[in-house]
Amino acid sequence: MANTPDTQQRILDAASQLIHSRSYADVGVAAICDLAGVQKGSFYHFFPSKQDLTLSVLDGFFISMKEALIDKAFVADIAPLARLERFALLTYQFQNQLKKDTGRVLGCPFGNLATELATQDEPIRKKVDHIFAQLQNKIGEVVTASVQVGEMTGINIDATAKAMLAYMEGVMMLAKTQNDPTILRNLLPAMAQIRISAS
Amino acid sequence: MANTPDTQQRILDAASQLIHSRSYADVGVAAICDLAGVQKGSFYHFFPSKQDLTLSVLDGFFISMKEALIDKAFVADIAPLARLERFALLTYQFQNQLKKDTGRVLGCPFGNLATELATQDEPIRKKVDHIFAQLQNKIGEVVTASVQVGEMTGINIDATAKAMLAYMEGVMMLAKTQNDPTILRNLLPAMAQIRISAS
DNA sequence: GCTTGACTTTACCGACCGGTCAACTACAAT
DNA sequence: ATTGTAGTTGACCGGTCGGTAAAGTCAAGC
Repeated sequence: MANTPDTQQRILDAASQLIHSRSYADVGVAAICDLAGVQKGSFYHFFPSKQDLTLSVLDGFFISMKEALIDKAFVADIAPLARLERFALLTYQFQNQLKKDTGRVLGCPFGNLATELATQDEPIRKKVDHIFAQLQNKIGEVVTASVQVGEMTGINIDATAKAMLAYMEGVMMLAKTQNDPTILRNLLPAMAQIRISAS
Repeated sequence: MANTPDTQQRILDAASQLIHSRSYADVGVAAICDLAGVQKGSFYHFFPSKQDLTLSVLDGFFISMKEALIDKAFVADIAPLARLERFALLTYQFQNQLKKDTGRVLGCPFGNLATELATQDEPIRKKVDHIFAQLQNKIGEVVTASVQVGEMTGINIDATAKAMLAYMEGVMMLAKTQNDPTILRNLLPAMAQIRISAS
């Protein structure tokens, strides 16, 4: 295989792409190996199982998302609510690019895997749950800042952050179902307007 | 098989239960036949394919949802916004009962199938898309009524209804991921507060 | 130059997948 | 009594699934 520049990473990249654009169950180990240009034996040299690979894939997705969306949107030099709107815009642009590349709105990789496997694969469910908690926490920091500058008042910060995350996931799901990225452009910015009042 | 009280319906019931609690890919025809107490040949006497069965299952889910939630919540003798809150409460109670029965928050059967199959199975994607459109329409009628009685002003009715639907689906997804129905109780009522302002 | 061990290749495993088929049963119409 | 037909049965199909294992390659360390 020529020089084999990091076989493990090629497997991870191939799996990320295939699982995001199809589903966990529909993507077999053989298909991942084909795309990565690797034999099945090599696959199992690096990953003990398809499930374990998927856990690593989820880690990679989170790192990518943090770099491409969170770190670029949640910056201190704009107002908190504007950060959420910027996050919405970047998310739209990201999914729009995916649609141009693959012909499909692929939706959120975390939501996709959670929906498919939450009732069947406990390790994957836990991993996605943990990622959602981190996402909610990042949003919560922005909401907290928003309360501090007086943009929001009388809200339950944790519940509001969770509701914003839920709204984002729901909009992604509708956009995927309709295969229409403009839904993201039109609806996602409203996540900055969601509020759950303090109990 | 004794008197075989409507084999076709038993297949539909078994498939509905299994697909909702697991996933499309994870539930095989053999498992459906086992639960229904039917041989595989009988299955294919009534349904040309697993895909076709699933389309019928989706129809059944929509009828059930309409009877159990929509028709019970969207009644004219309470204020429009209160109808949405009632819808949220009934949805919580429904999922809470499912959790008691199965040990799991199963989420929305439409959202589950859309997320799993939207990029892979066009007939199923279209069917779910159509069901979402009907759901959005039902919500839109309530939003329209809400505007007419002056509860909401200056909003984009279609976009608001779609945002409410998205929020509901997102909250269901989070509740499924955390396997915690109280998320539905705490967050779902806020769907009545979502607004997308007129452009 | 030999050993070691990470990495790769290839053939293979049993289980299960969705789907097919020919034979059979039960019953209604003739 | 015979035929037509809806429904049912259970064996069977080729293909694919995730995963295993034995053999081989190759470069670094001694």
